[in-house]
Amino acid sequence: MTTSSYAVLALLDLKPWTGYELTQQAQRSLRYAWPKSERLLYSEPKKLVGFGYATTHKETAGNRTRNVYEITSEGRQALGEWTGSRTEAPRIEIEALLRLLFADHGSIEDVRRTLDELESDIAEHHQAVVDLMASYLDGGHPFPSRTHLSVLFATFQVEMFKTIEKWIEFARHEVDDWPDTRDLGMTERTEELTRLLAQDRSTLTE
Amino acid sequence: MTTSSYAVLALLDLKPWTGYELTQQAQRSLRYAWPKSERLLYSEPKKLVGFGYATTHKETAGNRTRNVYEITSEGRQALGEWTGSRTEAPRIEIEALLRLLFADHGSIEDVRRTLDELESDIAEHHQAVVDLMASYLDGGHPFPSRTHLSVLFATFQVEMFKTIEKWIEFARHEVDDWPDTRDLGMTERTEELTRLLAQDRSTLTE
DNA sequence: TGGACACTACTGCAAGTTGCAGTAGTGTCA
DNA sequence: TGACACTACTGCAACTTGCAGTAGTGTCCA
Repeated sequence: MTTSSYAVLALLDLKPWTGYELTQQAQRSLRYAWPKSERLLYSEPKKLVGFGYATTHKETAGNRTRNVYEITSEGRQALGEWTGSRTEAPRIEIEALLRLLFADHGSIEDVRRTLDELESDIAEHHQAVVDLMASYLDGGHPFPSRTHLSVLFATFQVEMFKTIEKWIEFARHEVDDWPDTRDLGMTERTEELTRLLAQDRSTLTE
Repeated sequence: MTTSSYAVLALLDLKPWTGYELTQQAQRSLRYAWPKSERLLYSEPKKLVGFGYATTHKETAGNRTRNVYEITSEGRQALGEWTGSRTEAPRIEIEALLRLLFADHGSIEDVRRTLDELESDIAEHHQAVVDLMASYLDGGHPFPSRTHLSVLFATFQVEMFKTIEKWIEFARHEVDDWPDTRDLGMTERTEELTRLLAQDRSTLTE
């Protein structure tokens, strides 16, 4: 049982789903906490059936069949055991930052493009969360009794996105003062920033 | 050529490294932008040699040999082409948030423990960056002409860590007002938060 | 002085994960 | 009635991780 298996099991704990529904639901709701590919999300419920944590049956509609998965009592028990294990450390992959870190074999323009691309990726995610919250106000939550959890989670996402957006603005201003991407080194400004960071002070709030 | 290959190639562009040095250096410096396993980092330079982007030779010290890798001019050219491709979208994996989202099959105590574990993981990373900045002030950067890039990258990390730490404090206070993890739903407080989020307003700054 | 232990320096392998291509039925709009 | 988007998957190659295993080196303590 991997963390991804438990994630799917937790979804099955809410209600029975078809394979397709699971992939769509998991990608929508877990995208910012536990992003997984459609392919994997089709495989996980099958694994759960193998463990005895879910049952499956086929439903037919016309000439098409689909697999419906349902959690078992063993599955509910397994979910309880998940809670006991140590949480994995966060893992953050941002290719834009990797490119920034090695920006000295490209141009200032490349850096600006990378920042623009990061900004548009973040804006898309940010907007999606805001829209989701509007939909909760409007039509309610698909599982109303769980609204408080979704909303607390959403506060995390919005704070993160806002921070990243603020940082992008900050980075643009810094880069504006660079004559080039390379060989700048420890300028006065960089020393100032380094000093702030070494004192664990924020660099954005001036 | 994967992004990980380019990451290693970018390191080789700085100077020749042994396999072991590459694994250590990549894990230290890329940990928060492009976290990769030691195992992979041992394999990547071999792949680069296969592409003609690096050369390798063995050095011996006593009874022990180690592989030294050096970038080729084809490798430098390949690095330039990397810049042209679209940046991948950020990917954020935080198991603690997944657990929070499904906190309703556990206790309030479980939620608090999850928040504590997230906090201590973040604190560790946060401290590492602050220490690194202190070391730049103290002994300088291993590649002095690249200090400005490392420091700009560090500003990102510190802002992120501060935001997460603030959110953890916020989440603790919210959870303190919960009588239980489940069936809370759209309380007055949750509606207030949802409204703020739907208007894209921050929830932390009250 | 010799044994434990941490660090250097890797490799092999199984298992987890992704992206893409492929297959096929259904609904809608022009 | 044909195109096109959506539903509903599966197979497979390639990427990635974690763990176990191998082996030399340096240091400290008893």
